[in-house]
Amino acid sequence: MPELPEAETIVRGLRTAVLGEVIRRVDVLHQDILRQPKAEFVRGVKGRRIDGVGRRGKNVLIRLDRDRVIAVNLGMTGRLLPFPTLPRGDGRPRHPAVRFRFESGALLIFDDTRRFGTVEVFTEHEWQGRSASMGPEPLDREYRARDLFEALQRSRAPARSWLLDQKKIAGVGNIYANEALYLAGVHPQREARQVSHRESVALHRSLRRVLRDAIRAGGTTIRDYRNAEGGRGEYARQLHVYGRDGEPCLKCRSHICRIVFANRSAFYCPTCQPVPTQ
DNA sequence: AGTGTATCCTGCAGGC
DNA sequence: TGCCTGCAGGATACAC
Repeated sequence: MPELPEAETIVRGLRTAVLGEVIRRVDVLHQDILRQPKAEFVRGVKGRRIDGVGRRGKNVLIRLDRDRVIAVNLGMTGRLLPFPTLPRGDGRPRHPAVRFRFESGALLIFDDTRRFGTVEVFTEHEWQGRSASMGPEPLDREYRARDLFEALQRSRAPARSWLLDQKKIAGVGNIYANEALYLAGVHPQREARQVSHRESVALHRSLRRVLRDAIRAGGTTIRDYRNAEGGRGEYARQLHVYGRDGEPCLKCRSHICRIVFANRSAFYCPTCQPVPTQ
């Protein structure tokens, strides 16, 4: 579910809601969400103040005082929802996994239907180590088309698999990988190292454009994604290929195709994104 | 070393 | 109505 634009939208909404809050107590309702023993997690966060909210790839980072950072990976259905008081009745999250309760009485709830998400506390140093194993941020000013081209050259993976690999590039998921490939005219199964320099420039441009436009639209809600206010993202209306199999290509009216590889659906236009030449 | 596949989990839509 | 199958925005342990 949430990719870079969704995580970014959540971060922006969360910042105002939780900055300065002090964590008084933590309820772990689903321990499988944690990537460390519950006691260790609780010890790492309890009593600390939230000093910042940021993002790395698809991860939401909640920075605490005294050298701790909570990294939240939202998985497919994860939500981070702040509440002024413990929610009751209809507005209550249906699959709360971790509840942070603040000194002020307010709360932050990590809710995750499928529980593919993770919540983990690190020291800043530990987090830097984790972050270093991830690829560059595609929206960074310093991230150039040449970087993308050179990295693509080193891989035989299909272009879409390459884009989904967080170690290669951070924050790109299935929706935006397919969208960017379409706009660049690159077939999702093209071998990464076969992507030309010219195509790399187009892909670099389309990736950044798609991610930026999606942030501007508040992300893409297909079904589950909600921002920190519980609202939907509006980028679904701007999708060119994702989820549009059988519908006409917006450029050439060919039927959009859907194929499955690496256990994920890929969408492309057979005319605008020519099939890889064996 | 680098890639593809199966798997974790719940819910929903569509076919019969 | 109910049962079944397939599908879903992610990440990763494993086999090759």
